[in-house]
Amino acid sequence: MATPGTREELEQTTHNILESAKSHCESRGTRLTEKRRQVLAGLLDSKRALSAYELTDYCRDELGYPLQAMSVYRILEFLEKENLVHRLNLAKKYVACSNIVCSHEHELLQFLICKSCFKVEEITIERKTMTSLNNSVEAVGFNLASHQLEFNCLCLDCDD
Amino acid sequence: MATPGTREELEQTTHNILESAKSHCESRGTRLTEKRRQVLAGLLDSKRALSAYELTDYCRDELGYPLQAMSVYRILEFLEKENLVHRLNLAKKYVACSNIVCSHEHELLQFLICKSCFKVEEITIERKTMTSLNNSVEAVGFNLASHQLEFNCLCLDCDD
DNA sequence: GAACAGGTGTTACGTTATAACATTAGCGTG
DNA sequence: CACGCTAATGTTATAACGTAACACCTGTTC
Repeated sequence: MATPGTREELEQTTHNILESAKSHCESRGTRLTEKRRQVLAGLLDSKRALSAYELTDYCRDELGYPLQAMSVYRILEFLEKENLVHRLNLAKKYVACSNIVCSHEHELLQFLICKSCFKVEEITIERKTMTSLNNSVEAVGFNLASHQLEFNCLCLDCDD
Repeated sequence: MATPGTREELEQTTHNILESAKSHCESRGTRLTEKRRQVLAGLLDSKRALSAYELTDYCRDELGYPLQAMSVYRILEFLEKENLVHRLNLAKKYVACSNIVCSHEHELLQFLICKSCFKVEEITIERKTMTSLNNSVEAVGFNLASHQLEFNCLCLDCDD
């Protein structure tokens, strides 16, 4: 995966993603309003998971006007339904989908969350690992309710 | 695993576990005080994961006197250090260790949590599954911070 | 019994999340 | 355009989860 070098390229990327997100919503008959767009932009810019309240801070500080927590929660709920954002239950934070407006199977995502800096990587574990896991679970009479697995990790930067 | 049949046998089991827990603490130079014992008994009796606040309710209703949330949190912290209780981050609840005062490696536990009734099963996934998972994680520059994995599940009773 | 450590009580507060209701914006139809 | 509908947002209050700080008490040791 090529990582963009300059700040300009980075912003271009964020901008492009937001455009894609917009058309994605339009094609589904929903609207990526200005506020929804800004919350998504906040998550994209931060490049890590943010809590709903951190996003209200972002709006106050970066956009110059307040967006109350209630609104942020509603917007995050919308973005999650649109598959533009993932809610991370372990960290109680939210992250922009790394492969936004993607066609891959969202139900098979695994998240690595750095518990120190909240950087997030999405990985796909091997199918046979998943199968093996499923078997262990079903053997004791349970079924996985979500295939979105979350792992508390430390990234190399934070793992001293 | 033989499941006890009558209520009497069940209580006997709980009683025995509490006795084991007491000697376990004594051998470590810590004290399983009456309140700590009662919180542990609450978790054992409920046979499912409870939140700290549910445990304060339990004390008020079952024991006839209040134990404030702050105290419950402190007691749970103690019990967790003694390996008598596990904290489930996904569910934000606590569960008595199924294999109390056990010698197995606590750092390799996996928890299946029914998201409906909060019944909990502890499983051990195959070593090669864990290895494979570890490899996927390290491949993207992360390290698992905890080998206590938690899976959102539905148990057979709740999975309609 | 003085000193100390561990345990508990009490109050306050921080963080995460949702309920309930009011208001506004956008959009189609007569 | 006016009307009415639905979606979106504003506003307030409160629930649920969790911790900080300090006071007090209790058991042990010297």
